Amino acid sequence: MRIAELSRRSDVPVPTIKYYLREGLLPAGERTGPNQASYDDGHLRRLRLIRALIDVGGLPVAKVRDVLDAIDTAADEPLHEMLGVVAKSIGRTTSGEGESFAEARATVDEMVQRHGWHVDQGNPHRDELAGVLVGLDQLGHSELSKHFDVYFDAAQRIAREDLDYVSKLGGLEAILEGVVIGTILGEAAFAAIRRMAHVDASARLFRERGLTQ
Amino acid sequence: MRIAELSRRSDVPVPTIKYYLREGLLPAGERTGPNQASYDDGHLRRLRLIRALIDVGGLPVAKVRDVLDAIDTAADEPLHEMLGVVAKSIGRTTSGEGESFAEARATVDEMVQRHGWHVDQGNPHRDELAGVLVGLDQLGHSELSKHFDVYFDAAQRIAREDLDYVSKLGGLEAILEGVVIGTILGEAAFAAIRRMAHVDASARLFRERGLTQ
DNA sequence: CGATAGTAGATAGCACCACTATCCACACCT
DNA sequence: AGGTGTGGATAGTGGTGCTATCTACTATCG
Repeated sequence: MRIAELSRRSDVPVPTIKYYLREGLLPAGERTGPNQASYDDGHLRRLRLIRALIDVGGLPVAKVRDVLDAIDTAADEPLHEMLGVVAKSIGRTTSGEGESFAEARATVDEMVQRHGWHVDQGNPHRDELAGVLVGLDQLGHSELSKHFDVYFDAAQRIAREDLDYVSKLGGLEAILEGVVIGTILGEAAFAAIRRMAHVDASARLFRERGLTQ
Repeated sequence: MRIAELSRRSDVPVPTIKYYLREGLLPAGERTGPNQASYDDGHLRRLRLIRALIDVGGLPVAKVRDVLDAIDTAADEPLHEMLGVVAKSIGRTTSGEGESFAEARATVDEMVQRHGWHVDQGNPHRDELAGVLVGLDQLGHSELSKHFDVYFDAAQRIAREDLDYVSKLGGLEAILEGVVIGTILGEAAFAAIRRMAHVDASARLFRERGLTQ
């Protein structure tokens, strides 16, 4: 198909598709002439993934490129490392520094250790969590992190469920794509669900308690 | 204290503080002269909250203002509605339209119903979740949403834990602030933890499975 | 065949966001 | 008295995510 059809089927304007091509989010079409190229269903699929990551996941364009690059390069890695490669590409680079950060980072390491998780030291999510801990500390809410064991257990249950789904997909490429979708869209979904749970829980708590202060 | 000290103690540049004042994120200091004002610990606290929401939570400035406004106005509401007001202010306005969205929205309503949650129809998180469902559907991963019951259960457990923490804080203002912090920073924390859980789970799954495929 | 529409590729422009810089008249401090 | 700081106003900056325009060419249709 040509670019106009790709645009119509993906509901992405032609100039935007060209922009994604320039930015390396979308691979070039197969050249059929000096100023002609044709695109296939792979392009359409990739384009829909891009839009989902941007619109639903809220990822910036540069991060989307990183994630897609990770999908494409991870296929050469051994299977048990592929997902790590993709997972790492998703994390946002929290620039941690200072004494309080190092302390928070140690707390994170201890938490991971305690739950017996296999997460390598260079994993960016450790630093990300440490960043949150620093923030909580500065707000005088470091106590909240004591409740994180519940978060770990919940996350573990969810992760098993996600992996269960993903591992049933056929083919490497599909699994990798599934991991990205499960991670990013799953995160957006869980965030919305969690906020609803907050509303429900507070309604429950304060209704039975009455309107006492 | 004066603005220089506020800047030093919060580690936010003076021009940025002035910007937040202009944007209504931070209330004006108490005037002591035509071009003099003094700020107190409340301002410092508020400023730290602003930075945490922006840096850790990744919220845009406009959303931070909404959330802070919600904290300030919710204090006049009955307790069981306050948290709803705050919770609503956090959601991002997903502009849902079209047939597929309506269908997704109905699925969401059914899920909420099934779990017996009290979440009012106008709650923006319903639409947000519906938006994710639409995205999943377009990517051919609508099956993933069948696993969301696990998400609901996990979210419920986490919400109970969060509310347990928050309800022990003294004073209305502190509770409202705690809800915001718990929601936003808690979300960032959980996202990091969940991603680590993914890495751990995939390492586990594919290691025991071996390098098949 | 020619008119019209579409195409790849390049360059420039635009709106928004989150600051950042500069300037002013005045105030504080020593 | 004078150097630094202040509130308030206005303008500028760098980054992001497109969007518009242009050129030289190609496809398609009557």
